[in-house]
Amino acid sequence: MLDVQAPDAPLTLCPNSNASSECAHCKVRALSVCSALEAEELAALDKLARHVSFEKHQTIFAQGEASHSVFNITSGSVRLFKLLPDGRRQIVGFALPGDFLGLSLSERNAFSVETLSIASACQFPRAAFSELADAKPHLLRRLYDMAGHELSLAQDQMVILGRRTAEEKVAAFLLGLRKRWARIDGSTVRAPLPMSRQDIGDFLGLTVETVSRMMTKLARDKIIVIVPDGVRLLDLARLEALAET
Amino acid sequence: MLDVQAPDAPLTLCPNSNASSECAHCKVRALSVCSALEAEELAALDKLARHVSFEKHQTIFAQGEASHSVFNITSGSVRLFKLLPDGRRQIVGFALPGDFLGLSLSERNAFSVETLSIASACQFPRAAFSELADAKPHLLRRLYDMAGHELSLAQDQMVILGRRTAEEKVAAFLLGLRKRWARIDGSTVRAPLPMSRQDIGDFLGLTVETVSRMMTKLARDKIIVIVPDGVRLLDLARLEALAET
DNA sequence: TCATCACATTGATGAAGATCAATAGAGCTG
DNA sequence: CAGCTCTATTGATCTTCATCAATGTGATGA
Repeated sequence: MLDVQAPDAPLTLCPNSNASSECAHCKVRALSVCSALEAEELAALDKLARHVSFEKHQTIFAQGEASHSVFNITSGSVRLFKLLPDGRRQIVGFALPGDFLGLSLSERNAFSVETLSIASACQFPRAAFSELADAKPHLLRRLYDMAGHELSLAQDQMVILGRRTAEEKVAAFLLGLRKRWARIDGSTVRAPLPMSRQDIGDFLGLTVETVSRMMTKLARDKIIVIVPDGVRLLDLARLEALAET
Repeated sequence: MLDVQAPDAPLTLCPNSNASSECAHCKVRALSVCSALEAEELAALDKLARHVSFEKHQTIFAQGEASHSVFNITSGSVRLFKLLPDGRRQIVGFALPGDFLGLSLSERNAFSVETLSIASACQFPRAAFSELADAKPHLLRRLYDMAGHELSLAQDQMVILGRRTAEEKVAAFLLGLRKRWARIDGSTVRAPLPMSRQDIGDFLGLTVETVSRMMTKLARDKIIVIVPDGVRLLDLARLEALAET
């Protein structure tokens, strides 16, 4: 089995995180892979966990590297992206608190992960995690369901990338993000945007300039208000009309 | 538990498919969800299976409908697609022999599936299949791994849709398809194209005309040859250079 | 064999969004 | 608070691909 491999220079490392207090007090447990597990399974998972923290814009792991760990984000947010040799970048997702990184347990990372803000995560050795999944069917089932859900989101994103206009892309992005924040902090009209316009562009297959123009247009049309670090969604009905499935 | 719900008007229905001969002789077993299962698990799966056949361009199931069954394609090929209210279409994938439909076991179908040719499949009642997965950890693990693989393919497709030019899209599509055919029939330079140019366009986020122009260009550049019902890949190196990750 | 029909190809034009360029803020640091 | 840097916004122009339109081709069937 592989050793636990710490990602580059985490700010803090809590070797005693296997104390059951960690999981028991975890704010994102209800949202995470750990939800719907029995006490004994949770304890086994807890034993593998190591709590790590990251600075803003730190790399958690890189595309192509051997994959040693899987992670559960506990605070902050991160971008998942793939790079082409010539530098073009496609962001394949953003992970928020409660999100799990490591659904496709391959030998090598299929994408890179970088923090958007300071962030923290539960880290698990990949091999041990995989073995635990085999030993605990509830965990495996949970992982399978999460993978199915992710797959469904990825297919939605394909529609956005392949068949929507720039304005529709931005509208769908804002709605999708708000929906995810709602699960976490219950906010209804606020959508914090921890990522840059460039990040949004690389997620939606647009340039920074086009993202900026579309945001301005939505604001001019009184559908959103641009506020520091995010937007407020003023007119959900019209936003949904733009983004409708 | 839900009844087995046959898709609309399958051409043939073999109620005796639970005879173990079916699975034992299945040509695509090595490629399918059924691979890497123990004899007892395979037998349990076999009991649920029903072999069904479809005509060309028949709907197997439709987006938004309640999902009653999951399928394993045994011959022919199908398109998986999502429709927007105004008729725009995004094909989220093509399934070839051995491919499994039903990785995200949600209540309603997230997309429609139609055959591209005459095709046949193993049909399983969704609820019973889900229960079997819970009872047979090997099956569940297999499903989880397949879901992870699909997720990874979906992320590759996001890069193609979001950050590649028309020519690169077509090159990547042809290479990807050839790779999948190679697993099935071992062909190395032939890539049968059971789908129309329109289908390819709706998969790549292009119009029919652009797909046609790019195919012509690749043929003019002696990278491919267009043959009836498919293409031959003449210059894999240059094709890979266009499609490189 | 020819008519029909669906699909593919090719050409001409147009529009959405990319690119190039300049300016404006916002956050840091000395 | 001035100066610096990084990001966002806005404007002008250009390119790629979409759209509109015509023609070609291969399969089917009378």
